[in-house]
Amino acid sequence: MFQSHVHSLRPMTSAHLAQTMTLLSLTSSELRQQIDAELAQNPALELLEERRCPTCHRLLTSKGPCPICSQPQVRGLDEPIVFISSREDFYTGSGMSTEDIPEDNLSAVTEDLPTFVLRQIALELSVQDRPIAAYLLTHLDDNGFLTIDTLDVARYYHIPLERVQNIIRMIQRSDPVGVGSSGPQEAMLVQLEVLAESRPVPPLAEMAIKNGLGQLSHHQFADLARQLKTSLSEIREISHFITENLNPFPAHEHWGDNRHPDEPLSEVYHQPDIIINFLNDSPKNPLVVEIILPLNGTLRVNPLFRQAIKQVSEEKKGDWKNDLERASLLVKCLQQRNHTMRRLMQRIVSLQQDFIIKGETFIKPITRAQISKELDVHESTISRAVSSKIVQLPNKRIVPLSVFFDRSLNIRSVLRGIIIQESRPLSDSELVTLLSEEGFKVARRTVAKYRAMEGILPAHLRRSFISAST
DNA sequence: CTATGGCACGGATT
DNA sequence: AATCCGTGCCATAG
Repeated sequence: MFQSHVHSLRPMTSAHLAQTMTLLSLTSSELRQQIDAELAQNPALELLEERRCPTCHRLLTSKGPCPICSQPQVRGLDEPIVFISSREDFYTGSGMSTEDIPEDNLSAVTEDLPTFVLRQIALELSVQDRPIAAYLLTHLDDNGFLTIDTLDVARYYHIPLERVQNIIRMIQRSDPVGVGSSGPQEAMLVQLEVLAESRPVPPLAEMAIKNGLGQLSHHQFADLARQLKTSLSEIREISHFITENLNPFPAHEHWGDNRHPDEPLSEVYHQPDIIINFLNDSPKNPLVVEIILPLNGTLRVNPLFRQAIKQVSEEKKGDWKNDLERASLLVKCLQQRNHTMRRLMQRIVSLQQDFIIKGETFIKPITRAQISKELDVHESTISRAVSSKIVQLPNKRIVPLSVFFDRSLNIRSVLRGIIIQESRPLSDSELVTLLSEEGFKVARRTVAKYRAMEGILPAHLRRSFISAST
């Protein structure tokens, strides 16, 4: 076993406890937002952009999972491997690289572009504006551009044009930055604007895009330089900057053509927080549990800040100390969260291995309370950790983490099996006896409920299936 | 009369 | 304390 040394208690303030709790209940993407926000406003916090493999602690150079751990030597055979990982392909932030789409992200992209965008902005939008945003988002083409006229939308909803434009503006500034624009030019202008908030951009870039997009794409630099009254080298720089940082087709970043065609439309879940898989997808290998952590690097308290605080003037010292406190608190809590999540998954996966590998029929009825006793934490801790988390199973199904605690899933699964097999439509009470023969004692009324859950019609409306066996 | 769905209650779970 | 789940009773449809 590994990492059990952390179990020894470290001092816990009440603030510590409280924040650990809230962090625990956050999903990966929410966590990222939280961290980003703190990172932006707290100078004491520092993100080392390096990527280390969380298991073997080796410095990673390329994207994707650790090359060493991905091809691991045999390690704890029955015990699943649980580790924390950062998935850049999930959380590319506002990065706009046009190339390197990781090859294994087909399982990651389970949300379509409109949903993905809407989720980001839904909270900022007023309730009345949400349907409008949704409407707009359903009219995106493959490039991520709007295919309808904003004026039409305004007329359709009987609202001022300005309001529609505001919504569009919000859409444009969310994740695939520039999505919802009318074309490449507008998209790039938005991207430029967003980029300018975090780093310096060439002063003439805006002009170049506005007036000389044609020349730029045809590499007629001299022509453009004359038009903008600037030097050729300046234009070269701008051109380089643009190709490097802007993407004329926002939707191509990760959504392009490789959608998931087979995924049933029944339930739309979001990007998983946890991925369970066999090594190399081969069922002979041990299970790997990957807990997604949306950071490309290590989060820590900036040591320089720690140094500098000693020399800062008295009146500012309070603020600085406060920042320092917050920063180290966050880091600690994050560690705590990771630790808890890892132990939780470790336990769940070893308890429910049959379910994960062989299917729903083999799920064991376990409760959160039971796990909390085994891990020696409070029930609510497990509750928070489980709720609103989403897991991807080896069979590529995306389900809530709470299915591991579904008491009736196995019975429902058996029930489904019976109904599919037997040729004559069976009444609920007949099903009760059949189920009891299988070892499940449930009331007739309950069977009806399970049927409903599985979307199976009542007996008299059911046409018997053609079955092979009598 | 049989088969089902609705409502609501009590115990378990969160 | 709030919520979920299995179940019993009753009304209704066939």
